[in-house]
Amino acid sequence: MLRLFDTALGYVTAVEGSQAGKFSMYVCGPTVSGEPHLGHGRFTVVWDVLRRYLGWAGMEVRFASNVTDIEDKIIAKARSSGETPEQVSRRYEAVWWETMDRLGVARPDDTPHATAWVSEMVDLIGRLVESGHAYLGGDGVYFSAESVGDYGLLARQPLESLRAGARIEANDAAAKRSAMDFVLWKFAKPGEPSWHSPWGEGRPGWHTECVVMSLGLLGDGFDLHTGGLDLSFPHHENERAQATADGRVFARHWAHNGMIVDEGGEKMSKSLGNTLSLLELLDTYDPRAFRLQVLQAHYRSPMAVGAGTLEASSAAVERLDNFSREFAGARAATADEDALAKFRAFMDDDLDTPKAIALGFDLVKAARSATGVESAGLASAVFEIFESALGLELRREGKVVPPSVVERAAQRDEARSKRDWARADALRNELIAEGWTVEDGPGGTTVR
RNA sequence: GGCGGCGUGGCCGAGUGGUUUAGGCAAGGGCCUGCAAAGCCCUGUACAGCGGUUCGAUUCCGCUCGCCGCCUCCA
Repeated sequence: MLRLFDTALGYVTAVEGSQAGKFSMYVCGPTVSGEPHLGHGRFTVVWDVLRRYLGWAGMEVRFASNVTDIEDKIIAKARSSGETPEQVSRRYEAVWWETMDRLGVARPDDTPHATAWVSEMVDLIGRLVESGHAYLGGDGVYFSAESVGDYGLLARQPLESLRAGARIEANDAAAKRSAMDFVLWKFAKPGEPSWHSPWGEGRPGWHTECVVMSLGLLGDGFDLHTGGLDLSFPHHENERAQATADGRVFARHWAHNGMIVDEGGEKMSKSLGNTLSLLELLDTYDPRAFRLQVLQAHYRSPMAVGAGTLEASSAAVERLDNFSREFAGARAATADEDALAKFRAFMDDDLDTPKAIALGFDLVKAARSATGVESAGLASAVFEIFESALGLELRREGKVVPPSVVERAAQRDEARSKRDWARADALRNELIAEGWTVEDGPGGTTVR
C-alpha cells in the first residue's frame, strides 16, 4: 500500500486508488517556451518512477500530463524570434519529447494541450462568473480567492496571512479586486493569439487548463495530482479553488517534488536565471547518471546537481553496467522474493528511492558473493528493481568491437601465452589509448 | 511580516533515542593478476553551536548561528 506525503494534509498518508487496482495521476507538465532545464528533468523522472513502480506493482495506472502551449512567455518568445506562437510551442514541444526519450521518461497516457481545451475552459469560466466566484476585471476575467472557504489549503495558511505577504503590482491593483485573485481569461492585445469568449477575445490564464484537462480526462476525484513544489502555491491552490467553486471533487491527494538547487544551495528558477540546460547535461553525461542521482535523493529534498555529483553517479552506473553484463543471463531467473518485498516496502514508504537504490547496490554485492540459483535470483531482483520498476536500463552487451580490435586482443592473448609481457602490455596500452577497457579473464583478453 | 524546511564523515546523500554498516563516489590498505582492469575484503572515532529532558541524543525540547523554500513567473 503506497503512502505519500500529502501536501494538503502536511503528513504521510495512505494513497489508494479510488477504484481497486486502478490509479489515476495528473502531473503538471511544461510550458513549451524554451528548452527544458534540470528542474524539468527532476520532476519528470520522479513521477515517471512513481508511475512505473505502480504499474510494476500491478496497478492499472492512467497518467496524464499536460503541455501548456499558450502562455505569455510563448508569445514573448515568438515576438523576439519572429515566429508565430504556434511555431514556438511546436518547436519546443518537439525538443521536450526528445529530451524525455533521452531521459528514459515514458510518454504519459494523455498529453492534453491547453489550446485544445479552450472551449471547456470558457465553459468553466462562464459557470464561475455565473455563480459569482469570478468577475470582470480591468484586463480580463478574475477569480475571487475569498469566494472559496478553504483557500490556502495547499499553502497551509489562511487567505489573510497569504495576502499579508503578497507583492502587488501597480497594474494588478487596478485590474483586480483583491491581491490573491487570479486571472482566468486575459483579454487579447492587438497581434496576440486569441479565442472567442462571452467576455471578449482573449486567452485562458494558466491556472484554468489543468482543472478542465485533469477532470476531463481522469474524472472527478482522481487519485493524485503532482508537480514541482513551486507549483503548490499558487498554481495548484488556484486549480483547487476553481474546481471547488465549480462544485467538483478535485484531486484526492497532492504530492510535490523538491527543487533542484545550484551549488550555492539556491533554487534554480527562471527569474534568477540560474537554471542549467538539461540538454547540455545529457550531452555531457550518461542520462542514466542523472536518473540515478535523482533517485538517490529523496523526492521531497532539495537536490544539488553539479559536475561532481554527475561524475559520481556516472561511475555508479558503470558499475551497474558491469554487473548487468556479467549477470545478463540471470534476467530469466525468478527474482528473489525477499528482496522484492523489501523494495516494495521502501517504495511504499513515501517513495523512499534512496533506500531502494541502496538495497539495489546491496543486492549486487550479494549476488556476486552468492552462487547458483541464489545468485541468479538476487541478480534477477536487481534487474527487476533498477530496470522494470525504476526505469534505469542497464547495458546487457558491450560496444560492438571492430575486427581490428578483436585481432589485437587475440595477438595479446598469444603474446601472453608466450609470456611476452612487453608485447602484451604494448598492445593493451594501444587499445586503452583508443578508448577501450581491457580485461584479462579466464577466457583470455576481453575488450569493451 | 506570515507559514514551512534544512545544517550529517573529502563530495553527493539516506536514516535512527542505545546494541549492526545507509548507499553511491572519491581516498588509503589488502586479496586476485605477470603487471593491470574488473571484482572482492578492510579502513576513516560524521551528525552546525550551546543548553535541557533522559540511564543514554546525531535522533526529542529550547536557544543561538548559518542557509533555503512559499506568500511573484517557475518543475
